[in-house]
Amino acid sequence: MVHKPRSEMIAETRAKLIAAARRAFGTVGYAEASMDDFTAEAGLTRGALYHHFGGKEGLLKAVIAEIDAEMTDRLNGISARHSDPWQGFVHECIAYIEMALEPEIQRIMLLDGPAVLGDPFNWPNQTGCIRSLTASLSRLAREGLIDVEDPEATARMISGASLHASMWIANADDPPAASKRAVAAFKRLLEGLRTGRNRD
Amino acid sequence: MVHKPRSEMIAETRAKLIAAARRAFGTVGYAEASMDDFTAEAGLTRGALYHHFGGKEGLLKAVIAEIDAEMTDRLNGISARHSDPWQGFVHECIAYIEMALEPEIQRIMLLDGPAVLGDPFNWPNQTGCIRSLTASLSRLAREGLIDVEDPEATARMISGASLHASMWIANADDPPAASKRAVAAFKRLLEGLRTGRNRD
DNA sequence: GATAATGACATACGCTGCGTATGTCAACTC
DNA sequence: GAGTTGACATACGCAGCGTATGTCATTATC
Repeated sequence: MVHKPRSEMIAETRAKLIAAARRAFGTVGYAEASMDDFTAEAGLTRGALYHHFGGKEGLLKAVIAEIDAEMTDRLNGISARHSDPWQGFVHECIAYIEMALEPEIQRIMLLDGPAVLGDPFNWPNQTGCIRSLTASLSRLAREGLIDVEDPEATARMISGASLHASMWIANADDPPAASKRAVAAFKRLLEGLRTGRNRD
Repeated sequence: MVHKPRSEMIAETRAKLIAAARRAFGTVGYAEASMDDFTAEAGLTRGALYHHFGGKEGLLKAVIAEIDAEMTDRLNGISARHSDPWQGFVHECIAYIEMALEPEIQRIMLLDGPAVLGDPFNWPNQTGCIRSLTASLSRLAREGLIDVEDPEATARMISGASLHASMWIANADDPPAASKRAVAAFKRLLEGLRTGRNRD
């Protein structure tokens, strides 16, 4: 039996580590995840982890990069699916809220990530989601659909509101009900940005 | 030399522990704060900590309760200082942003707190700040100044936006400039909630 | 006012988890 | 095919946490 080339083996090892860590971080949380445990789960040891990622934090960064890439993809897909720019934007925002409801995303991206790595806006990737929002807002402003002077700043506000909405929903006694309320309030907030007073 | 009554000694011990922990949590962060270190700094040992607070988490809760009480006080003071309800509300929100700029508050209340204890909305205290915002919004809605159906949900959005604004400012290359932009964008967001279209 | 009982802490111990230093063995180089 | 690189595993030491235990002063009881 012939072996795969080395580069493939390495990629596989890295992928296995990231997958195992992602599962561990996403369930028990970063602090509680034992490196010995989840590396063993991947059929490896801490040696491999330190070799490839430099430590627990490095691996967290890799996990976050992976998740963020997936999130950005999903967001872009959604806004592309709508021909009406305003509706596309609204649905993009709502999708943002819904994604943040997933336990893995909430735990890793919203709770542990910021606590361990600091402000997400300074991560090289998480910027992906914000960029997506900023681009949408800029476009809407250019087309005169909204009255916003500073799309980037506004994108950050909206992102913050979305994330908090998600936290609320996820931890509510009745998540579906909370979701309805949150989305309604959120839409109201967005409506306030539109030019003119005609709403649909 | 006569001794103080026991109850006073206890209160003093608890206060010393909380103060030391608050300093440690606020600077190096919760995870990096060594219980041995900061209890020693308070002239005590881990024994006292476990006795009074049950563990590191219990002490964090106590620290958070203290900080949250201070924050709520400050917020209430600010909104009370304005006769115009709308202006009072706006300034309350801006104060919220500014408070979240303080490193101690950011580290403990916004980063480590949620990561260790989960969603802040479920903390018995942090609700204080939200309640304050909710009450202000309800009043504005009752007086017909804003067009908001669900003050509580809206308060959560606004709170989220504020917090994120703070994170942005605190980590920006040029914090004063970011602050200007954030406050402007934030005001714009709030303006969108008002009834009618006349702004000042 | 002597004794007992409570409780506020300190001390001591073991365990877990992390980081590093070192070892080993397979894969590429020439 | 001998040497070199590098991908991992193993081994070791240390810090930090939780608990079990000890000690001593304060309060309660008579």
